[in-house]
Amino acid sequence: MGRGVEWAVHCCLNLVWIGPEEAVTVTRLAAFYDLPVAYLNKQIQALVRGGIASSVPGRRGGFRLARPPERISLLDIVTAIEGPEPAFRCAEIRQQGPFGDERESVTGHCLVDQAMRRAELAWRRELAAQTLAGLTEAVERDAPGVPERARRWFSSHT
Amino acid sequence: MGRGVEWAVHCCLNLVWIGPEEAVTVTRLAAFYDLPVAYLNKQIQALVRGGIASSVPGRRGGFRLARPPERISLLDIVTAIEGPEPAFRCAEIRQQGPFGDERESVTGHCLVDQAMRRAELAWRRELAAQTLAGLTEAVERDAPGVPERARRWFSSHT
DNA sequence: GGAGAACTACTCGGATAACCAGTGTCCGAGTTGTAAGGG
DNA sequence: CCCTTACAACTCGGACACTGGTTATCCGAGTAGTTCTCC
Repeated sequence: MGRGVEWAVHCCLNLVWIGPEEAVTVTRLAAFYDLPVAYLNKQIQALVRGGIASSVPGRRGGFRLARPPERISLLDIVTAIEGPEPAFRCAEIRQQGPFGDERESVTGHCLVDQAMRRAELAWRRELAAQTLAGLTEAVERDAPGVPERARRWFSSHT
Repeated sequence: MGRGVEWAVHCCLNLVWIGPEEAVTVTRLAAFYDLPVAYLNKQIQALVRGGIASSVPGRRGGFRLARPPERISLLDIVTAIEGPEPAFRCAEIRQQGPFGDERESVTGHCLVDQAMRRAELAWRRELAAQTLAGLTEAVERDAPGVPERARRWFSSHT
């Protein structure tokens, strides 16, 4: 899995703390985590394409969350960054080879693929259960001062 | 995810049907699915390293299952092929940057990483629940004639 | 002094290279079946 | 006829190229703030 997922999630957390009124530039987000600016921009553009964030062009532009954090799940972020296609893609090798015709009826779906899809569905379900609001809550419970300090850092380094 | 996983699972299914008495060469397995021989050999070598299959060198050598199919899960195969490290690897970017020191206490684990691990654990649990014996049973229920015909194909094309 | 227009600085956005893991291929080490040769 | 021994064929096993995707970078399009000029 690409590391852009980690970047996107952490950036989304900060976007939640800052609030949807103010747009945050990629430059500041990258400086906050010491990440390559242009590449982080590319990842957040993927979030925009996925409908998670919205971009504001122009002089005092930047990014903000397009939806309230209660309606943004980790699955949404992962899907926006990594793409919608599943990790395991069945190539239907059971139909290849000299024996392919007589094998498990071509009409039915590949059972191996079904098992893999079942597992990946469980993974996706678990990710969908975790929402951004829940995650920020957990962080506030675990380290109470962090959100306020992060907010101040972003507002100070204008 | 690499496609070697699909190859390995299907080959393991055939190894179950053939039985542990006879060793099957990579050449025949590759011919059965029309796959590149040497590369499939590499993948099955990974299975051997994982303790799932055992190799028999020499003239009438080949591969066989090292354990009964009841004790081989899909997770074992995936882990042997793809490696034990999780798909999402936390780079601890929360500790990077100028604000890193004051952030979520470094002592505690990253909550984002915890959420990702939780999801991946669910995926792994689902894969561990599916065993090779169960899968072969399902295939026999879905397409009863296949195992016997496959066995005959492998014994005929010596 | 106020309004308007041109300018500039800063932003996103997509097009463009560099690097690395997965993919594919090749040849050597090793073992076993086989057959020839001698007793 | 049987045992020993050398041979040869076939197997796995790891070392060597290639390729697509992730990673990283750069420059152009566009917008808002700012300032200068004219009325």
